[in-house]
Amino acid sequence: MKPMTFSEENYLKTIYHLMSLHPEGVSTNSIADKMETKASSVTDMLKKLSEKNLVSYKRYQGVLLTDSGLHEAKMIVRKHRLWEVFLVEHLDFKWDEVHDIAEQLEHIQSEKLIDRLADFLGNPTQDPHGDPIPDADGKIAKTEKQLLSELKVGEKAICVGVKDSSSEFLKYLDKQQISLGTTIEVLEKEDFDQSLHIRTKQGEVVVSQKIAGNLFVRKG
Amino acid sequence: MKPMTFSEENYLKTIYHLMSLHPEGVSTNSIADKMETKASSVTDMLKKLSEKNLVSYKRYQGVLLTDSGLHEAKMIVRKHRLWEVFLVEHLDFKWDEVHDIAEQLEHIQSEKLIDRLADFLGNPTQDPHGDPIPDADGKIAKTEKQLLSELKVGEKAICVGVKDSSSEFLKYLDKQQISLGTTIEVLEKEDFDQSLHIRTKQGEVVVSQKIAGNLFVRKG
DNA sequence: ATAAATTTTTAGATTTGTCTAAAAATAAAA
DNA sequence: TTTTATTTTTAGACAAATCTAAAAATTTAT
Ligand SMILES: [Mn+2]
Ligand SMILES: [Mn+2]
Ligand SMILES: [Mn+2]
Ligand SMILES: [Mn+2]
Repeated sequence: MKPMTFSEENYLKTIYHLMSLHPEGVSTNSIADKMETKASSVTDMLKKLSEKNLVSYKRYQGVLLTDSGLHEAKMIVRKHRLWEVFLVEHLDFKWDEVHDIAEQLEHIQSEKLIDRLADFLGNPTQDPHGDPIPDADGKIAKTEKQLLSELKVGEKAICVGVKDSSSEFLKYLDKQQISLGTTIEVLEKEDFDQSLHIRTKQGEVVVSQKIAGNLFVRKG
Repeated sequence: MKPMTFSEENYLKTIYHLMSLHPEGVSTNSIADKMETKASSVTDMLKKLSEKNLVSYKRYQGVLLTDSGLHEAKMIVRKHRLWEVFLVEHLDFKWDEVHDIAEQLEHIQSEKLIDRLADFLGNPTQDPHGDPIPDADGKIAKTEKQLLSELKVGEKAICVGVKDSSSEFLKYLDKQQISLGTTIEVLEKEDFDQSLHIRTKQGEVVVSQKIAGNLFVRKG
């Protein structure tokens, strides 16, 4: 695989993420929305990526990654998440500060670098937000997890990830002293707005349906 | 300072390096040579950098960095050299492998990242090739050093840097078991070709004038 | 000082990635 | 099944960075 431009890499990564929501095909507009660009620009790039056999594209039909496109996308995600681990574990960044820097670092081209970095970090399988890190072959360790909002009253679980990893949400969790590994018990669910009363090591708090719908937990 | 493109940054860095050889003004052609591009492209970029007050440029007159251009250039060099330290000290890269990767990493934009990285590395003042690392204010610790070729017969010195840091030269030094910190004693100088007989911890070797002219030492 | 050689700049073209506006295809509604 | 609305693609323009070829300025040599 010859070197790709930043732009090509960003498109592949975006298509990869959108494919997990729409495995049957990713629409031009959804790509444009996510990348904050115009549909016409997307069409141009899809032709280019198709030419390079990174996506399978037929006009008006939506797009899917080919095997080689999928592998490239995973390698970009791998780099992104490994760098996030590095920033948090070794440079004392907080989990809400690392994404934008990783957006840059994910484009650094060097197999040796990323393999050495992975070794240095102890070959982690999760990033600071609980997202899985593909290995050098693209294999991804699956972990069972569900949304906090899916728990029933009385159930206990451990926080293992976030669905929304925006800085705003992460800072909210910090304020509530909820982080990966935090044990959460569902005490009560309000029928009116689906808000949850939960108990953490820190005490009892109420979280909205929106919060509970963006926090991944594993029953323990 | 608003964000610069990679290209702008590379021009600034090149001008910075060339200014140490030609403090009176850097020629268009010398920039083109070093960057392996065309003089006409250089002229275009000089106009752009001049517009941004990063260089002082008058046509046909050569170019110099302004104060703000100098500072920007030093920050890029700082990033380059800090990343080289990271790669060698923490990811087990050899000193001949780090330059190309640092060429990419030097463009990552984040003050916080580079300050944290410097702290993580223990705020080093030298990179793996013995080159000085500017601090966050652009200050550079001067160290007295001279070329091995300038030593007289009988003098002893410590290897403290390389003038040429090409992979080829660095690998040659590895083969001769010469690295930063190696003590060198000049045993004899051939009048015919200026080659030197030197003694290192490893024994006695002969090095050409070209080698001796690319190795910095400090008399100890 | 004039001519020749070199350096530098301009003029115009190219590539990449983007945009707007309009046309074409598809999907939804009546 | 037409009509209407939405999505997607095309056509054409633009900015950034590059290139080639030619013109202009400077330097060197005669
Ligand atoms: Mn991220
Ligand atoms: Mn992440
Ligand atoms: Mn270097
Ligand atoms: Mn170096």
